[in-house]
Amino acid sequence: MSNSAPVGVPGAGPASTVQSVDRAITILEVLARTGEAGVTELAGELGVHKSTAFRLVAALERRSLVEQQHGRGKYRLGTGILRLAGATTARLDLVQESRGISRLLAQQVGETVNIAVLSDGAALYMDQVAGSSALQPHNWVGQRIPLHATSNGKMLLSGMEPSEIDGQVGELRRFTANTITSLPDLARELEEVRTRGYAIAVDELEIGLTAVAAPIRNGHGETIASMSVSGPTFRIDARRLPQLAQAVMRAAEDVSLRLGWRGAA
Amino acid sequence: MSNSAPVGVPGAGPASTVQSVDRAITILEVLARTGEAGVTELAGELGVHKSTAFRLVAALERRSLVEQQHGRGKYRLGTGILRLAGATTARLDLVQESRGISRLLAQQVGETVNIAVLSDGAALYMDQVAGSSALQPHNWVGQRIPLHATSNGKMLLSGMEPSEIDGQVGELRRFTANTITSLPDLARELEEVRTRGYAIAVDELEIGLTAVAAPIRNGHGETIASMSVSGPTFRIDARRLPQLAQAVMRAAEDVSLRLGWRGAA
DNA sequence: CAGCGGGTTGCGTGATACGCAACTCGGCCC
DNA sequence: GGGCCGAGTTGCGTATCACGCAACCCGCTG
Repeated sequence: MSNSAPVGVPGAGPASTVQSVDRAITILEVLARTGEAGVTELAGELGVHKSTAFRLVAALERRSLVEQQHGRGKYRLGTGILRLAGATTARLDLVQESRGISRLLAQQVGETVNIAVLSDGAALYMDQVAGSSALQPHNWVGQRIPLHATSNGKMLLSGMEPSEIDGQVGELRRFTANTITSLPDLARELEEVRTRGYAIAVDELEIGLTAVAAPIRNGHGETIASMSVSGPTFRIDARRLPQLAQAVMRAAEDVSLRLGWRGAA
Repeated sequence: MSNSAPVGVPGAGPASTVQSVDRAITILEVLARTGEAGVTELAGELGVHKSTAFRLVAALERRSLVEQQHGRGKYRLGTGILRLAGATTARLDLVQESRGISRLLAQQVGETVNIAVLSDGAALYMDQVAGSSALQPHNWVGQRIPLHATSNGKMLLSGMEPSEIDGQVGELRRFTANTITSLPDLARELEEVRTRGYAIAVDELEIGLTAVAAPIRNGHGETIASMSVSGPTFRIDARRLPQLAQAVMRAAEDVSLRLGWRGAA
């Protein structure tokens, strides 16, 4: 609705692709964004004829990547997506290796633990372990969260070249009074993250939400993911923060070691 | 490797699709199955030229549905899949409505709770809530499990026409001495499930694993999903089973009510 | 250093996916 | 109740686009 650009991938050039595949993927992403859509609506979104959109959707439906409501009607994402996603995480070393450690950490500190990676200008949750059974965070694996307003996001950004950062974050949207909204401020913050070894976000995405994140590195020493502990600000105060940071850093390092990281260079 | 059929979807006819989209999806499924594969390998799998496979993979990569290992090399499923999956579950009424109820049930009985739907001849886990923090089930959302050897699977099968069942289950693979491997036996078992209102599987998929499942229905009274409680057989004995069954049935009915089900016809 | 195996790219052609238009079907308004 | 409208679906002919070919690049191995 608010979106206007109808086709193509944002950053990349208009270079060669397989047109119909690209369109099919666009359909999937539109459905991910809107929840459900009809053939005509989809055709409008990608600027093709109804029949073309229909055939694409039909191809996707045949493999159950999308489903139509009840015989006739609108389409939504289907179970095939979940099958693929299951295979994705099952195969991903990162999730495999981190799961047990995350669970221990969550139990130890009693807060929610998340693992996130960079994905097209956002932090993408790969795994989540709930802490105290009390209130459950509404976020879930697969959700994308802004880079500049979260501890995970800042952690991931801190591993990149300053020149790249600009392109990744886009507009620095304000969520709360504490959100960092200027590029120089962000650069300064990231510098601090680098020297300190962990990232913090207090009331920056949401009032009352605090998080601490530490880097997960692969065998080459690159920061490939971020592990965070998050919870209500009233429970994670200034006194407790440093000790949480230590715990997350230790846990993240454990994961890094399992991924082939040999320790600080 | 063991697979031979190179193209197409098993059940459906060879009718019209968008060829390149279909091939692209096949690539995703091959990657889901094998974990990773190179261009040449993929080309072999779907019987096309290297360059064709490459272009398809490139199209998928541009949208991060697949990623290549490190610049050069093999391909695996990418984060884009997870993004889509996140949107899928976030939008699915079923998961939305069931989550809280599952959690309560898990807490109440201290065992793991699963929600599964039918997806191309297998039960597909849509959601999972761990019970006692002790041993964690290794399965995960997105995993596919056989229909004839699980409580969820039998529950889902029991909602179908007998004529359809044959096509869904395929070969009745044996997992343990208790696995049902003949079609007549299965039919008998399903009949029992229907009259009893819940399904059981004791040591049928794995020795030491017991589960009980109840139906989740939509507004039209169709069984669209199954909710199960599962745990080690030594903890779920013959005495405890009936009371667990009652608990699952009540929980599943709660979910059904939220989905518009008006109670038994 | 040469050979090999795998990924990548330019090119011409024919299969194929596209747009068009007609059809079906359900819902709504009159 | 009938006719209109809008949305999904299908057959057809054609221009496009995706395919196969072959050459190329590159890292690895012997």
